[in-house]
Amino acid sequence: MRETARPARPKLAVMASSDAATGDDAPGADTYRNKPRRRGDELNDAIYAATLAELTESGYADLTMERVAARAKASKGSLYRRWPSRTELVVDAIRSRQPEHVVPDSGDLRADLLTLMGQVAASLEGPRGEAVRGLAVEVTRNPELLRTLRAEVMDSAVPPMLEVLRRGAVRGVVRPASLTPLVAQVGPGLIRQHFMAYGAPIATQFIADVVDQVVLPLVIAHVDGDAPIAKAGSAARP
Amino acid sequence: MRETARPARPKLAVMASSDAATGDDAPGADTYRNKPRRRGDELNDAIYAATLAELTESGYADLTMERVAARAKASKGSLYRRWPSRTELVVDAIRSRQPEHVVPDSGDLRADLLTLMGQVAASLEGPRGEAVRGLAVEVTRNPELLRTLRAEVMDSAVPPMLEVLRRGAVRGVVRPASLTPLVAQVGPGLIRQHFMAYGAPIATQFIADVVDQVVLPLVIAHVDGDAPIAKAGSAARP
DNA sequence: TAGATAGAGTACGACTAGTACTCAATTGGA
DNA sequence: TCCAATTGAGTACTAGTCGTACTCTATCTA
Repeated sequence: MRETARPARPKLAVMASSDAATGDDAPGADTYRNKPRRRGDELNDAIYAATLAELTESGYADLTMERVAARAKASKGSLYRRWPSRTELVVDAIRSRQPEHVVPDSGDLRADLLTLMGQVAASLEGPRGEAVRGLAVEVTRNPELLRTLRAEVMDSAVPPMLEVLRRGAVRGVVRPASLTPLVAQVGPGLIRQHFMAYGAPIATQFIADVVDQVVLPLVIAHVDGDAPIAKAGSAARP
Repeated sequence: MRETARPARPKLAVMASSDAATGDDAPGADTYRNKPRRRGDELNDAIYAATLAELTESGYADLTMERVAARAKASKGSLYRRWPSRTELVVDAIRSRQPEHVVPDSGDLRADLLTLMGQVAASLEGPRGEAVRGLAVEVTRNPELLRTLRAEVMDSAVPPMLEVLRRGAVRGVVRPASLTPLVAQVGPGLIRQHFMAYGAPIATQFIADVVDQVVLPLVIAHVDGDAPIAKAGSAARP
């Protein structure tokens, strides 16, 4: 985006007719501009709130800067002074309300996995999920966004997941070989797939199925040894 | 709709005043309209080809009906007579070039899984992947599309996957309990996640990791009930 | 061969993206 | 305390797309 800067041609006085409009409605004092104005964080928050509301109501595809501005009772200029485009605005709006993943530690692997997968599912419901859907399409135009999205959405569940698995490994119920980022992505990935394919909300039964049919069978320690498999060349068997 | 107005600079001269041009270059007969016209399938194919080319070149976000029409040397009217919107056009264009999943049957589970996951990865490269990305954003406005996308993209890999697993189960290397649609989605889901997060092409090493770290450990049969079996159904064969 | 169908080209109204400019209200520094 | 700089609100403008409609004509069909 934003390449041909096209340095302004010789512009002359363009605004001609605004005098008449402002002149006739208020003879003396308070026109529409006389209200106290929001600034800084207050205005920022109002814009974020409007953005998220638009996401929720209309979805990313129908979210326009004009409508966000109108809803926030701000001007387009104020939006463009802060964000170069819709994409960045939405990213920041989402980030401003980012739900933290809290690593559960109940001592019960299955319960912890259910909790964590539930958090992943919850994070996709509401405006955040809409944004994820919508921003996917922008990625082609904006490779930088791909990195952001990856960090914010895909990778954010990995450390908590690995921590849960690590604690399970310490207790001996998780096989250590499963402590890899890829394995940690399996559960969250299935949740996200399901969201993409079926939308929100994500049924708790589905979350339970993911845990019981996939994640647990994949990571659980087996009686005689570590990995359930001796694949090609790997397996330095202790 | 209103995915409008990209700051796109590739201006296509649509509204040229062609009267002058046609008026002076041809006094009597053949104007610009005199060329033979394509119809039916021939025109359809040209439009599909133009759509896929636009997808590949510019991505879904920058794909406009005007550009597709120009590229196909067709008129917007011809496009709108066939498809009510960009969404349907792209869906049909993708469908017209749908790669069939071929169920591999080498007798070697790991090899078959690698082949099948490779097919899933391949299907996301090129215009099809672009379309999947782009259509995700339309889903909110068009719930019908969600069902289509699910069938075309998500579910299409499940039957071949189940078939590969079923054959493995017959050979005794796959535990029968893993023959569920959810388990069958794990591998393809990870591939799609990776595509969404990293784009195309998808490294063969990643595909191998999915198979070796996730799919095989998940489905492989264990000695007694749940205990791991000694070997996978792969590497032992010459 | 005449009528029906459909493609090409064009025009148009409605809408949004961004930019730019005016004017007023805060803010912050001297 | 006062004034200059900053910034929000409102507006206008250009460029570009959407979707529809209308004309003209090539091709198909009865």
